Amino acid sequence: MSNYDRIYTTVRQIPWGKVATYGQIADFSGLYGKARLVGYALFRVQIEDDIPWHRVINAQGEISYSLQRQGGDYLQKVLLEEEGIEFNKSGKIDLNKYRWQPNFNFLSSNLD
DNA sequence: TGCGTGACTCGAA
DNA sequence: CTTCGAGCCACGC
Repeated sequence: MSNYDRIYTTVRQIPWGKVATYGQIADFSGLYGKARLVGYALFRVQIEDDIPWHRVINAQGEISYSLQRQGGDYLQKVLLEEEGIEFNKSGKIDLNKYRWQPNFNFLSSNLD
């Protein structure tokens, strides 16, 4: 199983209405300290891949904007708002309120 | 085979 | 608050 496969598997566990940071995904995928890989992996995700990529945001509680995303970053904000997630004046999400907390069963099976 | 290119994070100054 | 360095994968040409 490649690192990217592990990342995708973890991202698919994020429930509706919750978000996770790149660092969290890396940690839960057995890739501690490699948050950057998560960004690299999500860059390659396609709509038909059935991966809730929009639920992954950066550690500051913001969407990572980039010219390379061709508007996909804006779509991310729309999708999150459709799940009831709120953005404050600075465009930030309250991680204390929306951060995903994976359960023990998932972690132990995913980090085997 | 080598090189360029990407959705990151954290601590230190 | 801002900037900087280090960490260091996968893919296409």
